[in-house]
Amino acid sequence: MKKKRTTIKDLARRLDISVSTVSRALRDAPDINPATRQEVLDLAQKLNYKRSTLATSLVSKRTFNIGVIVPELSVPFFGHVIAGIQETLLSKGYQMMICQSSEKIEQEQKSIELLMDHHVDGILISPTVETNHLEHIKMLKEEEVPVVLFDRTLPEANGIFSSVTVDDEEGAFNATTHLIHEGYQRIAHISGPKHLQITQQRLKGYKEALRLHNLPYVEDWVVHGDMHSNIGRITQQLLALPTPPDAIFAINDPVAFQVLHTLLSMKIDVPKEIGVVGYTGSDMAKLYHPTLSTVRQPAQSIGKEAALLLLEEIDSLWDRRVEKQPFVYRNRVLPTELVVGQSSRRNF
Amino acid sequence: MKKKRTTIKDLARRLDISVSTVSRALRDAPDINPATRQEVLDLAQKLNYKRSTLATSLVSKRTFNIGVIVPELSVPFFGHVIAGIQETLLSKGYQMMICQSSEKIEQEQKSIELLMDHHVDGILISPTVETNHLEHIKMLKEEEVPVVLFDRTLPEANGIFSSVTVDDEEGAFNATTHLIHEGYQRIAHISGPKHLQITQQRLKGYKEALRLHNLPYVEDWVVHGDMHSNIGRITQQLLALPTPPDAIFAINDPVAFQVLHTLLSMKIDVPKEIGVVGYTGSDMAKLYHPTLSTVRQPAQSIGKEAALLLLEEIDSLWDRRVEKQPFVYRNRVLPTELVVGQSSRRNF
DNA sequence: TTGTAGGCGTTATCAC
DNA sequence: GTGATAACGCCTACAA
Repeated sequence: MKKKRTTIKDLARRLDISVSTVSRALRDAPDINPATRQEVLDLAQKLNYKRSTLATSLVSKRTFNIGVIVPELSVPFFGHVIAGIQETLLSKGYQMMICQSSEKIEQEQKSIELLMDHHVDGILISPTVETNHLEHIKMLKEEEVPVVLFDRTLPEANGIFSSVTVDDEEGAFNATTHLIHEGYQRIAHISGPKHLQITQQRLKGYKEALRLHNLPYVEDWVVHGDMHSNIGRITQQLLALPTPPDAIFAINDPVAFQVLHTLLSMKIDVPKEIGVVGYTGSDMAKLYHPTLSTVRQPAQSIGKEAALLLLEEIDSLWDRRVEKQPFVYRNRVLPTELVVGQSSRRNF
Repeated sequence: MKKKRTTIKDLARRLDISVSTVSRALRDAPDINPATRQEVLDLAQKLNYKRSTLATSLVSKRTFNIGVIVPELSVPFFGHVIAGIQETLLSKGYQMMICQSSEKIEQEQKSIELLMDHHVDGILISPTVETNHLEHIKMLKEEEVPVVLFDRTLPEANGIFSSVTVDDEEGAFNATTHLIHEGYQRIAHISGPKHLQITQQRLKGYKEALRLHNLPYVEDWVVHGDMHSNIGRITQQLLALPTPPDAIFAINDPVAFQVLHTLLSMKIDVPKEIGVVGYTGSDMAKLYHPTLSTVRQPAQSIGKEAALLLLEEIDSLWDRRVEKQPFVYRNRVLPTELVVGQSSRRNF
């Protein structure tokens, strides 16, 4: 029922030449008379011809669509990443289909199938907090669909999937060291799900900083949360400890904001009584009062790099048809930047 | 180069029946023997057959893809809206392609063309702050591509496009009235781009509240911004006025947070000295300190409703082929809810 | 109920 | 250089 667009057939008829010639002209094939080529192009322009991506895809098997799966669409960080992805993809002639897993592995699973049904040429995934295995993602490999993980990943993904992350350990190390330098002695860490690599790495950086400064690692001061709920309660529990911490390093900014809110509501002075550092580098960090110290992740760049890796992998998949050499997976690790705000400066 | 999936031909061959029979079985057409139908279904299941959406779309002219264009992906509000859209679309078998216009009309334009190239069945748009006309969007009408505007719209869209918005005027009225009831007398309004309907409606509600309470409308207290930059400066200018306001009603939460940040940095007591109310109902509102009073917009519902309207329009477009009755555009206006936080309660 | 034939819009492989 | 012709995977009359 759609108004039908002009097709190469139309062009062929009007120019009284064959469709194959038109087709050649339209994708400037080598063997074509420049004159006829121009004729075709002109008419195409005039009739507002647009190549049907559908038909092209049907025969070529490529859709130039790539799928993106994020845990939460409403988290600004992912918004920035997606913006980066989008930019890169567009410049290369790709479009993206986005799915939200809502931090549920089941939904992640479904999304993958959905994207497959829509013939995406590749998929970018940031696993959910529930995702403690990669079976459903490995399936994609079997279907020869390139995959790149971003931001979050699992240790077992190593050597199987390309990925783009930040140097989580270093970032955490810097954040913790900063707190120590500011004079905080009892630094707690509100961590994330244990199986996620970012959790492990950040915890590692945190520990390393303590070790290097001869501060004890206190089990009670390290709590694993789900990055979302109950942060208020967790914070209160930390404060209720026999020896409560005098600083809190949160796994990310959303958690940090909840911590701040809880502390300030209890009329605890931040940063005098308790220092706080987050991780993300969200826009709100510099708008909060006090401004939040945070380890800035280059969200946009993460998106760009991930998209680039994926496209390279896709290209290699298509060119490689003859010389079947195995693809080399790459793990791009981007640097972070500690942005010191007021929430961690005792002399504020 | 992709590992080829099984097709209806494969099924037909293995079952030694014709492809049309297989095709019929697969989309449970009426005229088919239940027995053979089952056979086909079983084999399909066994061979992991998946219908090619590409081929189907090519012949049916429907892709079951719908395009979404938002000003900014990294704004949580839009993230929530998109989540709502996604949910509705998925349940109806649709997928979505997202584009970010980055608040630039040119990018909006490009996105539209891009989505068209990808044969989307319809488009959901929230115009940019720059969008002061709808020519490029009207073009879609000519191509018979249904469009629904959400959140933001222009007065001239009336009667041409369906839309889903909130009762902006009422929300603004409530916010302003609330401030008045709390004892604020000199209420400023940081507004948005003049041509946007939300700007006009919220301004209207603000004015109405003042009028109803016999408060004067002071031109100097109403400033038009672009919803993003320079809010700090605007705030300071307001405070520097001969008669500075004692409350600020911001057009949305992002702006309100900038206002809060500016005020608190100047050691101005909120809400004692100056009250603040935002508009959006963002998650951060209840995490800020003081918590931000805000007019809550049901983001998720906006997305759902917009998607529903669009799908209805699409359906009607396809069923209507015979009886060509004009489509009735609808403007769904959702209610808002004033969420009172600490930023506007003098007795806090 | 089932099969045949033609078509959706492009591309690719042949001849000419 | 150009033009038939056969795919791509599926749908839809029209016959049988």
